[in-house]
Amino acid sequence: MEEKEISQTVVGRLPRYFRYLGELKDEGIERVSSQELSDIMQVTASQIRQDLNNFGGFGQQGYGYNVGFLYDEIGKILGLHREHNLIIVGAGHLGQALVNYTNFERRGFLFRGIFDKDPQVCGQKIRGITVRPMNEMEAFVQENGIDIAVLAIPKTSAVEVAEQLVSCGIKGIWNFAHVDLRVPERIQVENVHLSDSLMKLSYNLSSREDEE
Amino acid sequence: MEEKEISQTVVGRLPRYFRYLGELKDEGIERVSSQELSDIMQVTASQIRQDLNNFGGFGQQGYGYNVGFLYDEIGKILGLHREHNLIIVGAGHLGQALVNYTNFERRGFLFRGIFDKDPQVCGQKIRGITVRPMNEMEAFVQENGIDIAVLAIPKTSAVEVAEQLVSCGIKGIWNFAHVDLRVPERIQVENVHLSDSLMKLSYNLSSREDEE
DNA sequence: TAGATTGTTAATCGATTAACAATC
DNA sequence: TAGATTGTTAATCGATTAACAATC
Repeated sequence: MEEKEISQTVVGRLPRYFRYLGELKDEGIERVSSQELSDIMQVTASQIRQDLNNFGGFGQQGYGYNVGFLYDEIGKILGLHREHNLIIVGAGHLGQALVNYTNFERRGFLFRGIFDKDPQVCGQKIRGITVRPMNEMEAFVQENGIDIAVLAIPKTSAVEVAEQLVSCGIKGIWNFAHVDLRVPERIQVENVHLSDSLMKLSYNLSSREDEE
Repeated sequence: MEEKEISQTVVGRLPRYFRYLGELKDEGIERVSSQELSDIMQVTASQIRQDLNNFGGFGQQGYGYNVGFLYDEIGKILGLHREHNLIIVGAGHLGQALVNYTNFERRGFLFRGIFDKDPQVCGQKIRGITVRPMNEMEAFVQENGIDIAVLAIPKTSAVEVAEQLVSCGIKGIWNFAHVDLRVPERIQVENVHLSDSLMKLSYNLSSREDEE
Protein backbone atom coordinates (compact mmCIF):
# COMPACT_ATOMS: atom_id res chain seq x y z
CA MET A 1 0.00 0.00 0.00
CA GLU A 2 2.67 2.48 1.03
CA GLU A 3 4.85 3.58 -1.84
CA LYS A 4 7.92 4.77 0.02
CA GLU A 5 8.97 4.34 3.58
CA ILE A 6 8.03 7.40 5.64
CA SER A 7 10.68 8.61 8.05
CA GLN A 8 9.98 8.43 11.77
CA THR A 9 10.70 12.15 11.91
CA VAL A 10 7.62 12.78 9.80
CA VAL A 11 5.53 10.16 11.60
CA GLY A 12 6.37 11.83 14.88
CA ARG A 13 4.79 15.06 13.67
CA LEU A 14 1.52 13.55 12.48
CA PRO A 15 -0.16 13.34 15.92
CA ARG A 16 0.48 17.03 16.41
CA TYR A 17 -1.11 17.92 13.08
CA PHE A 18 -3.99 15.70 14.06
CA ARG A 19 -4.43 17.47 17.35
CA TYR A 20 -4.42 20.96 15.88
CA LEU A 21 -6.78 19.99 13.08
CA GLY A 22 -9.12 18.50 15.66
CA GLU A 23 -9.12 21.79 17.52
CA LEU A 24 -9.84 23.77 14.35
CA LYS A 25 -12.62 21.34 13.53
CA ASP A 26 -14.14 21.81 16.98
CA GLU A 27 -14.06 25.53 16.45
CA GLY A 28 -16.12 25.01 13.32
CA ILE A 29 -13.37 26.12 10.95
CA GLU A 30 -13.74 24.50 7.54
CA ARG A 31 -10.65 25.40 5.60
CA VAL A 32 -7.06 26.16 6.48
CA SER A 33 -4.01 27.03 4.40
CA SER A 34 -0.55 25.72 5.14
CA GLN A 35 0.39 29.30 6.02
CA GLU A 36 -2.41 29.65 8.57
CA LEU A 37 -1.54 26.29 10.11
CA SER A 38 2.09 27.38 10.13
CA ASP A 39 1.21 30.45 12.19
CA ILE A 40 -0.78 28.41 14.70
CA MET A 41 1.62 25.50 15.03
CA GLN A 42 4.90 27.37 14.78
CA VAL A 43 6.35 25.22 12.04
CA THR A 44 7.07 26.31 8.48
CA ALA A 45 4.32 26.13 5.88
CA SER A 46 6.82 24.39 3.66
CA GLN A 47 7.30 21.60 6.16
CA ILE A 48 3.55 21.13 6.53
CA ARG A 49 3.10 20.78 2.77
CA GLN A 50 6.06 18.43 2.47
CA ASP A 51 4.86 16.27 5.33
CA LEU A 52 1.32 15.96 4.02
CA ASN A 53 2.47 15.26 0.49
CA ASN A 54 4.21 12.16 1.71
CA PHE A 55 0.75 10.65 1.94
CA GLY A 56 -0.95 12.27 -1.04
CA GLY A 57 -2.35 15.55 -2.22
CA PHE A 58 -4.89 16.46 0.42
CA GLY A 59 -5.16 20.12 -0.52
CA GLN A 60 -6.41 22.17 -3.38
CA GLN A 61 -4.51 24.98 -5.06
CA GLY A 62 -5.89 28.39 -4.33
CA TYR A 63 -8.07 27.01 -1.52
CA GLY A 64 -5.92 25.22 1.01
CA TYR A 65 -6.98 22.20 2.99
CA ASN A 66 -10.43 21.14 4.12
CA VAL A 67 -10.07 20.77 7.88
CA GLY A 68 -12.55 17.94 8.39
CA PHE A 69 -11.26 15.95 5.45
CA LEU A 70 -7.61 16.37 6.40
CA TYR A 71 -8.37 15.48 10.01
CA ASP A 72 -10.05 12.25 8.93
CA GLU A 73 -7.27 11.39 6.51
CA ILE A 74 -4.52 11.85 9.09
CA GLY A 75 -6.62 9.82 11.51
CA LYS A 76 -6.70 6.99 8.98
CA ILE A 77 -2.97 7.29 8.33
CA LEU A 78 -2.40 6.98 12.07
CA GLY A 79 -4.61 3.90 12.14
CA LEU A 80 -7.23 5.50 14.35
CA HIS A 81 -10.13 4.39 12.15
CA ARG A 82 -9.82 0.91 13.54
CA GLU A 83 -9.89 -0.46 17.04
CA HIS A 84 -6.88 -1.78 18.89
CA ASN A 85 -7.08 -4.33 21.65
CA LEU A 86 -4.57 -3.73 24.40
CA ILE A 87 -3.47 -5.34 27.60
CA ILE A 88 -1.55 -3.71 30.37
CA VAL A 89 1.16 -5.66 32.09
CA GLY A 90 1.78 -4.26 35.54
CA ALA A 91 -1.07 -3.00 37.73
CA GLY A 92 1.07 -0.57 39.68
CA HIS A 93 0.46 3.14 39.84
CA LEU A 94 1.48 3.75 36.26
CA GLY A 95 -0.57 0.88 34.90
CA GLN A 96 -3.57 2.13 36.81
CA ALA A 97 -3.03 5.67 35.60
CA LEU A 98 -3.02 4.47 32.01
CA VAL A 99 -6.16 2.35 32.41
CA ASN A 100 -7.95 5.30 33.90
CA TYR A 101 -6.96 7.66 31.14
CA THR A 102 -10.12 7.61 29.06
CA ASN A 103 -8.75 9.51 26.09
CA PHE A 104 -7.09 6.39 24.72
CA GLU A 105 -10.41 4.62 24.54
CA ARG A 106 -11.93 7.49 22.65
CA ARG A 107 -9.29 6.95 19.97
CA GLY A 108 -10.05 3.27 19.68
CA PHE A 109 -7.40 1.90 22.04
CA LEU A 110 -9.37 -0.52 24.19
CA PHE A 111 -7.92 -2.02 27.35
CA ARG A 112 -9.05 -5.64 27.40
CA GLY A 113 -7.00 -7.02 30.24
CA ILE A 114 -4.60 -6.22 33.04
CA PHE A 115 -1.95 -8.58 34.31
CA ASP A 116 0.17 -8.54 37.40
CA LYS A 117 2.49 -10.97 39.09
CA ASP A 118 1.36 -10.02 42.60
CA PRO A 119 -1.31 -12.53 43.78
CA GLN A 120 -2.61 -9.89 46.18
CA VAL A 121 -3.51 -7.61 43.31
CA CYS A 122 -4.96 -10.29 41.07
CA GLY A 123 -8.73 -10.46 41.21
CA GLN A 124 -9.05 -6.76 41.95
CA LYS A 125 -10.85 -4.64 39.41
CA ILE A 126 -9.53 -1.45 37.87
CA ARG A 127 -12.15 0.51 35.99
CA GLY A 128 -14.16 -2.67 35.63
CA ILE A 129 -11.26 -4.74 34.35
CA THR A 130 -10.12 -7.68 36.46
CA VAL A 131 -6.43 -7.99 37.16
CA ARG A 132 -5.25 -11.44 36.10
CA PRO A 133 -2.16 -13.46 37.00
CA MET A 134 0.77 -13.48 34.61
CA ASN A 135 0.38 -17.14 33.70
CA GLU A 136 -2.89 -16.36 31.97
CA MET A 137 -1.38 -13.68 29.78
CA GLU A 138 -0.30 -15.66 26.74
CA ALA A 139 -3.60 -17.47 26.30
CA PHE A 140 -5.49 -14.22 26.84
CA VAL A 141 -3.53 -12.45 24.12
CA GLN A 142 -4.27 -15.19 21.64
CA GLU A 143 -7.92 -15.64 22.53
CA ASN A 144 -8.81 -11.96 22.54
CA GLY A 145 -6.97 -10.72 19.48
CA ILE A 146 -4.72 -8.45 21.49
CA ASP A 147 -2.38 -6.50 19.25
CA ILE A 148 -0.73 -4.07 21.68
CA ALA A 149 0.78 -4.76 25.09
CA VAL A 150 1.64 -1.96 27.46
CA LEU A 151 4.64 -2.72 29.64
CA ALA A 152 4.23 -0.88 32.92
CA ILE A 153 6.60 -3.08 34.88
CA PRO A 154 10.13 -2.67 36.21
CA LYS A 155 12.96 -3.22 33.78
CA THR A 156 14.05 -6.36 35.60
CA SER A 157 11.06 -8.31 34.30
CA ALA A 158 10.39 -6.38 31.10
CA VAL A 159 12.77 -8.31 28.87
CA GLU A 160 11.32 -11.67 29.86
CA VAL A 161 7.70 -10.51 29.55
CA ALA A 162 8.44 -9.00 26.14
CA GLU A 163 9.74 -12.35 24.96
CA GLN A 164 6.56 -14.08 26.11
CA LEU A 165 4.46 -11.49 24.34
CA VAL A 166 6.40 -11.89 21.13
CA SER A 167 6.02 -15.65 21.26
CA CYS A 168 2.26 -15.44 21.60
CA GLY A 169 1.86 -13.12 18.67
CA ILE A 170 1.73 -9.56 19.96
CA LYS A 171 2.25 -6.95 17.24
CA GLY A 172 3.23 -3.86 19.19
CA ILE A 173 4.70 -3.03 22.57
CA TRP A 174 4.26 0.28 24.31
CA ASN A 175 7.21 0.12 26.62
CA PHE A 176 7.37 2.16 29.82
CA ALA A 177 10.13 0.02 31.31
CA HIS A 178 13.56 1.57 31.28
CA VAL A 179 15.23 -0.92 28.97
CA ASP A 180 15.69 -1.24 25.24
CA LEU A 181 13.83 -4.33 24.19
CA ARG A 182 15.38 -6.54 21.55
CA VAL A 183 12.53 -8.02 19.56
CA PRO A 184 12.13 -9.33 16.01
CA GLU A 185 11.86 -6.65 13.38
CA ARG A 186 8.21 -7.34 12.72
CA ILE A 187 7.29 -6.25 16.25
CA GLN A 188 6.84 -2.53 16.74
CA VAL A 189 8.17 -1.03 19.95
CA GLU A 190 7.40 2.47 21.12
CA ASN A 191 9.36 3.54 24.17
CA VAL A 192 8.32 6.01 26.83
CA HIS A 193 11.42 6.51 28.89
CA LEU A 194 10.25 8.97 31.51
CA SER A 195 13.56 9.35 33.26
CA ASP A 196 15.28 10.08 29.95
CA SER A 197 12.77 12.82 29.39
CA LEU A 198 13.38 14.28 32.83
CA MET A 199 17.13 14.18 32.26
CA LYS A 200 16.71 16.10 29.04
CA LEU A 201 14.83 18.76 30.95
CA SER A 202 17.56 18.78 33.56
CA TYR A 203 20.22 19.24 30.89
CA ASN A 204 18.36 22.14 29.33
CA LEU A 205 17.99 23.81 32.71
CA SER A 206 21.71 23.54 33.36
CA SER A 207 22.78 24.69 29.92
CA ARG A 208 20.45 27.66 30.17
CA GLU A 209 22.07 28.69 33.43
CA ASP A 210 25.49 28.48 31.84
CA GLU A 211 24.45 30.95 29.18
CA GLU A 212 23.64 33.64 31.72
CA MET B 1 30.46 27.97 30.09
CA GLU B 2 29.18 26.11 27.06
CA GLU B 3 31.13 26.94 23.92
CA LYS B 4 28.62 26.01 21.25
CA GLU B 5 24.94 25.19 21.45
CA ILE B 6 24.41 21.43 21.55
CA SER B 7 21.59 20.16 19.36
CA GLN B 8 18.59 18.55 21.03
CA THR B 9 19.24 15.48 18.92
CA VAL B 10 22.50 14.94 20.76
CA VAL B 11 21.01 15.86 24.14
CA GLY B 12 18.29 13.30 23.58
CA ARG B 13 20.90 10.56 23.27
CA LEU B 14 22.81 11.41 26.46
CA PRO B 15 20.44 9.70 28.90
CA ARG B 16 20.79 6.50 26.92
CA TYR B 17 24.60 6.64 27.07
CA PHE B 18 24.27 7.33 30.76
CA ARG B 19 22.07 4.31 31.26
CA TYR B 20 24.36 1.90 29.42
CA LEU B 21 27.46 3.23 31.13
CA GLY B 22 25.71 2.77 34.47
CA GLU B 23 25.06 -0.83 33.59
CA LEU B 24 28.66 -1.43 32.55
CA LYS B 25 29.80 0.20 35.78
CA ASP B 26 27.51 -2.06 37.81
CA GLU B 27 29.02 -5.05 36.05
CA GLY B 28 32.42 -3.86 37.22
CA ILE B 29 33.70 -3.06 33.74
CA GLU B 30 36.35 -0.35 33.83
CA ARG B 31 37.06 0.54 30.25
CA VAL B 32 35.07 0.56 27.05
CA SER B 33 35.92 1.55 23.50
CA SER B 34 33.51 3.37 21.23
CA GLN B 35 33.37 0.19 19.15
CA GLU B 36 32.37 -1.97 22.10
CA LEU B 37 29.74 0.53 23.17
CA SER B 38 28.60 0.63 19.57
CA ASP B 39 28.01 -3.12 19.59
CA ILE B 40 26.05 -2.98 22.83
CA MET B 41 23.97 0.07 22.06
CA GLN B 42 23.40 -0.48 18.36
CA VAL B 43 24.60 2.92 17.28
CA THR B 44 27.72 3.68 15.25
CA ALA B 45 31.03 4.11 17.04
CA SER B 46 31.46 7.25 15.00
CA GLN B 47 28.31 8.77 16.42
CA ILE B 48 29.35 7.94 19.96
CA ARG B 49 32.70 9.67 19.49
CA GLN B 50 31.11 12.68 17.81
CA ASP B 51 28.47 13.00 20.53
CA LEU B 52 30.95 12.78 23.38
CA ASN B 53 33.35 15.18 21.76
CA ASN B 54 30.71 17.87 21.84
CA PHE B 55 31.48 18.05 25.53
CA GLY B 56 35.18 17.42 25.57
CA GLY B 57 37.71 14.68 25.09
CA PHE B 58 36.73 12.06 27.64
CA GLY B 59 38.68 9.25 26.09
CA GLN B 60 42.25 8.29 25.56
CA GLN B 61 43.78 7.12 22.30
CA GLY B 62 44.64 3.49 22.28
CA TYR B 63 42.69 2.87 25.46
CA GLY B 64 39.11 3.97 25.02
CA TYR B 65 36.94 5.45 27.73
CA ASN B 66 37.03 4.90 31.45
CA VAL B 67 33.52 3.75 32.29
CA GLY B 68 33.25 5.29 35.73
CA PHE B 69 34.74 8.59 34.67
CA LEU B 70 32.57 8.89 31.57
CA TYR B 71 29.48 7.95 33.58
CA ASP B 72 30.18 10.69 36.09
CA GLU B 73 30.93 13.24 33.39
CA ILE B 74 27.71 12.56 31.51
CA GLY B 75 25.86 12.72 34.80
CA LYS B 76 27.31 16.17 35.40
CA ILE B 77 26.46 17.27 31.86
CA LEU B 78 22.88 16.15 32.48
CA GLY B 79 22.82 18.16 35.70
CA LEU B 80 22.41 15.08 37.90
CA HIS B 81 25.16 16.13 40.28
CA ARG B 82 22.87 18.65 41.84
CA GLU B 83 19.43 18.35 43.41
CA HIS B 84 16.24 19.60 41.81
CA ASN B 85 13.20 20.60 43.79
CA LEU B 86 9.97 19.64 42.10
CA ILE B 87 6.28 20.02 42.65
CA ILE B 88 3.56 18.00 41.03
CA VAL B 89 0.42 19.75 39.94
CA GLY B 90 -2.45 17.30 39.75
CA ALA B 91 -2.86 14.49 42.27
CA GLY B 92 -4.70 12.17 39.90
CA HIS B 93 -3.54 8.73 38.93
CA LEU B 94 -0.65 9.98 36.84
CA GLY B 95 0.52 12.45 39.47
CA GLN B 96 0.44 9.69 42.06
CA ALA B 97 2.28 7.32 39.80
CA LEU B 98 5.07 9.84 39.34
CA VAL B 99 5.36 10.60 43.06
CA ASN B 100 5.62 6.92 43.77
CA TYR B 101 8.31 6.33 41.21
CA THR B 102 11.36 6.32 43.45
CA ASN B 103 13.94 6.32 40.68
CA PHE B 104 13.58 10.04 40.14
CA GLU B 105 14.55 10.69 43.73
CA ARG B 106 17.63 8.57 43.36
CA ARG B 107 18.74 10.91 40.57
CA GLY B 108 18.26 13.99 42.68
CA PHE B 109 14.76 14.96 41.59
CA LEU B 110 12.97 15.58 44.86
CA PHE B 111 9.22 15.99 45.07
CA ARG B 112 8.60 18.75 47.57
CA GLY B 113 4.90 19.35 47.12
CA ILE B 114 1.74 18.18 45.42
CA PHE B 115 -1.11 20.46 44.44
CA ASP B 116 -4.65 19.75 43.40
CA LYS B 117 -7.73 21.83 42.83
CA ASP B 118 -10.05 19.22 44.36
CA PRO B 119 -10.72 20.14 48.04
CA GLN B 120 -11.56 16.48 48.72
CA VAL B 121 -8.04 15.45 47.80
CA CYS B 122 -6.27 18.28 49.59
CA GLY B 123 -4.93 17.27 52.96
CA GLN B 124 -4.38 13.69 51.91
CA LYS B 125 -0.86 12.38 51.89
CA ILE B 126 0.88 10.65 49.03
CA ARG B 127 4.13 9.01 49.98
CA GLY B 128 4.31 11.32 52.96
CA ILE B 129 3.69 14.47 50.95
CA THR B 130 0.57 16.46 51.75
CA VAL B 131 -1.62 17.49 48.85
CA ARG B 132 -2.16 21.24 48.98
CA PRO B 133 -4.75 23.49 47.38
CA MET B 134 -3.86 25.35 44.20
CA ASN B 135 -3.96 28.77 45.81
CA GLU B 136 -0.91 27.87 47.89
CA MET B 137 1.14 26.90 44.87
CA GLU B 138 2.80 30.18 43.95
CA ALA B 139 3.97 30.98 47.47
CA PHE B 140 5.21 27.42 47.90
CA VAL B 141 7.30 27.58 44.75
CA GLN B 142 8.97 30.77 45.87
CA GLU B 143 9.51 29.74 49.47
CA ASN B 144 10.92 26.31 48.71
CA GLY B 145 13.19 27.06 45.77
CA ILE B 146 11.20 24.87 43.41
CA ASP B 147 12.77 24.79 39.97
CA ILE B 148 10.69 22.18 38.17
CA ALA B 149 6.91 21.79 38.04
CA VAL B 150 5.32 18.62 36.76
CA LEU B 151 2.00 19.23 35.05
CA ALA B 152 -0.17 16.16 35.51
CA ILE B 153 -3.46 17.92 34.89
CA PRO B 154 -5.93 18.03 31.98
CA LYS B 155 -5.07 20.33 29.10
CA THR B 156 -8.00 22.59 29.94
CA SER B 157 -6.24 23.96 33.02
CA ALA B 158 -2.63 23.43 31.96
CA VAL B 159 -2.19 26.71 30.11
CA GLU B 160 -3.43 28.77 33.03
CA VAL B 161 -1.37 26.87 35.59
CA ALA B 162 1.72 27.19 33.43
CA GLU B 163 1.26 30.95 33.39
CA GLN B 164 1.04 31.04 37.17
CA LEU B 165 4.17 28.93 37.45
CA VAL B 166 6.05 31.18 35.09
CA SER B 167 5.01 34.25 37.01
CA CYS B 168 6.28 32.86 40.29
CA GLY B 169 9.67 31.97 38.88
CA ILE B 170 9.63 28.32 37.87
CA LYS B 171 12.53 27.36 35.62
CA GLY B 172 11.33 24.17 33.97
CA ILE B 173 8.03 22.46 33.25
CA TRP B 174 7.63 18.75 32.70
CA ASN B 175 4.40 18.77 30.83
CA PHE B 176 2.14 15.72 30.67
CA ALA B 177 -0.89 17.74 29.56
CA HIS B 178 -1.79 17.39 25.92
CA VAL B 179 -1.18 20.99 24.90
CA ASP B 180 1.78 22.95 23.64
CA LEU B 181 2.58 25.52 26.28
CA ARG B 182 3.62 28.96 25.16
CA VAL B 183 6.06 30.23 27.73
CA PRO B 184 8.94 32.74 27.70
CA GLU B 185 12.11 31.46 26.11
CA ARG B 186 13.96 31.28 29.40
CA ILE B 187 11.57 28.60 30.68
CA GLN B 188 12.39 25.05 29.64
CA VAL B 189 9.49 22.81 28.71
CA GLU B 190 9.78 19.09 28.23
CA ASN B 191 6.65 17.46 26.88
CA VAL B 192 5.46 13.92 27.47
CA HIS B 193 2.56 13.53 25.11
CA LEU B 194 1.46 9.97 25.79
CA SER B 195 -1.29 9.86 23.22
CA ASP B 196 1.11 11.10 20.53
CA SER B 197 3.39 8.25 21.44
CA LEU B 198 0.57 5.73 21.20
CA MET B 199 -0.47 7.11 17.83
CA LYS B 200 3.06 6.68 16.53
CA LEU B 201 2.92 3.06 17.58
CA SER B 202 -0.45 2.73 15.88
CA TYR B 203 0.95 4.21 12.67
CA ASN B 204 3.86 1.83 12.68
CA LEU B 205 1.56 -1.14 13.21
CA SER B 206 -0.57 -0.11 10.24
CA SER B 207 2.31 0.64 7.92
CA ARG B 208 3.86 -2.70 8.76
CA GLU B 209 0.68 -4.50 7.76
CA ASP B 210 0.63 -2.66 4.47
CA GLU B 211 4.08 -3.95 3.65
CA GLU B 212 2.97 -7.54 3.88
C1' DT C 1 58.14 0.72 19.37
C1' DA C 2 53.73 -1.33 17.51
C1' DG C 3 48.93 -1.58 18.10
C1' DA C 4 44.82 0.40 19.38
C1' DT C 5 41.65 3.83 19.54
C1' DT C 6 40.59 8.45 20.03
C1' DG C 7 39.56 13.24 18.24
C1' DT C 8 38.56 15.53 14.22
C1' DT C 9 38.16 16.57 9.39
C1' DA C 10 35.93 15.37 5.14
C1' DA C 11 32.17 12.98 2.61
C1' DT C 12 27.60 11.47 2.57
C1' DC C 13 23.12 11.32 3.63
C1' DG C 14 18.67 13.05 5.07
C1' DA C 15 15.69 16.71 6.54
C1' DT C 16 14.26 21.45 6.18
C1' DT C 17 13.47 25.55 3.76
C1' DA C 18 12.94 28.30 -0.36
C1' DA C 19 11.14 29.02 -4.75
C1' DC C 20 8.03 28.62 -8.34
C1' DA C 21 5.33 26.37 -11.91
C1' DA C 22 0.86 24.08 -11.89
C1' DT C 23 -3.83 24.70 -11.11
C1' DC C 24 -7.99 25.49 -8.64
C1' DT D 1 -9.62 35.87 -15.71
C1' DA D 2 -6.80 37.16 -11.49
C1' DG D 3 -5.46 35.75 -7.05
C1' DA D 4 -4.34 32.32 -3.97
C1' DT D 5 -2.22 28.39 -2.57
C1' DT D 6 -0.89 23.88 -3.43
C1' DG D 7 2.47 20.19 -5.03
C1' DT D 8 7.02 19.64 -6.16
C1' DT D 9 11.69 20.63 -7.50
C1' DA D 10 15.96 22.79 -6.19
C1' DA D 11 18.96 24.85 -2.57
C1' DT D 12 20.39 24.87 2.01
C1' DC D 13 21.22 23.28 6.25
C1' DG D 14 22.23 19.90 9.77
C1' DA D 15 23.18 15.28 11.25
C1' DT D 16 25.45 10.91 10.39
C1' DT D 17 29.04 8.14 8.74
C1' DA D 18 33.63 7.34 6.96
C1' DA D 19 38.36 8.03 7.08
C1' DC D 20 42.61 8.97 9.01
C1' DA D 21 46.17 11.61 11.34
C1' DA D 22 47.29 12.32 16.16
C1' DT D 23 48.64 10.10 20.20
C1' DC D 24 48.36 7.16 24.13
